[in-house]
Amino acid sequence: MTETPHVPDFDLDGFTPYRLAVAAQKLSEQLAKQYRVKFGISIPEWRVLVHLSRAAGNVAVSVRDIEARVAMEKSKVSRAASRLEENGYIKKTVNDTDRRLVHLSLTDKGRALMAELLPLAIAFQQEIAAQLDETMSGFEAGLDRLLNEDE
Amino acid sequence: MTETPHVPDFDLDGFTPYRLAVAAQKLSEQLAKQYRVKFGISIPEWRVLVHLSRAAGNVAVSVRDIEARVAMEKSKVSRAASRLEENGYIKKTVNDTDRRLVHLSLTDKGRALMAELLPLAIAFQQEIAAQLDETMSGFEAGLDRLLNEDE
DNA sequence: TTGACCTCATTGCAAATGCAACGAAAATAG
DNA sequence: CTATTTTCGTTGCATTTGCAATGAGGTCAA
Repeated sequence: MTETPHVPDFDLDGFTPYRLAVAAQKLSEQLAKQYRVKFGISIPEWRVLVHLSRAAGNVAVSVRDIEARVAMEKSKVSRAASRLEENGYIKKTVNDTDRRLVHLSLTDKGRALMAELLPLAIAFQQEIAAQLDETMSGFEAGLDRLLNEDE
Repeated sequence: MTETPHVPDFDLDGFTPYRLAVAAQKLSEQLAKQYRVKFGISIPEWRVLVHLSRAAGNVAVSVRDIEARVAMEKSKVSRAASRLEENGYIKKTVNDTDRRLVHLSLTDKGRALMAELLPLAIAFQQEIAAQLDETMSGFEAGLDRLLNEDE
């Protein structure tokens, strides 16, 4: 006897994409806030930095590499890299063997920044692990499924 | 013997906030694409619609209610609602007892839209459930933890 | 070697976003 | 009853975003 005739019942709170989006936003904001206020770094910048720091072993890292690895549009990567370069955290050099590629690498200042940032991230990860507690492994297993399933 | 002295090891792929963000983006885009191309509806608009459709039992729903329930800024809600009104999916009426409040409700056209949209969402949820399979309950349990933990 | 395609990164532009400020209305204090 | 404070929704503005277009460089075939 409601006035919604053909509309199926649907509960947003039980809708996995929605739950996931809200949880992701919550965690991202919590962490992003920390490095935004302390270092003026945005999320795209953070992702670029982390990837560069990971690749410090020194595989050449191009914008395209990061785009693929880090799930961000190339224009986003490009702009983040430009801001980071302006602030002296990374430098861009043209790859000699293929001059279309821009090789990105951390400067000393960038490495110093990461030495401060990464412990924050590690601590945050531990908080999350504590929060998830015994649900952690199941949660991560599900996440793996969602991330690896192609398409 | 690497050239990164004080920088801790850190693997972005093992970082839960990152994994969560990527998974959320992936799922959201998959679904959003469907109703964007078919109906020209954006994610914020979708969320408003779903909430209105849920509340169809007819609790008065204001912008503020949706802001709180749906994890979106009020300006985002407000603009989504305006677009929906322009397109005839919802109507806004001033609440008589408190004239600051704007009461949002689905029009017939809006209900007809939801009758088409919701089955898509339900089917998508089933796909996800199939993908998660036996990891589903563990995954959702973890998600609950992350969503409910206050601050 | 030349010309037709492809790839990489940047940029222009329109749209979306976050935040602060605003005006209107209600609640509260005095 | 007036004055202050709070709440609600919208809007202005600067920034960010996504997408398409661009230009520069590379590849490949004829």
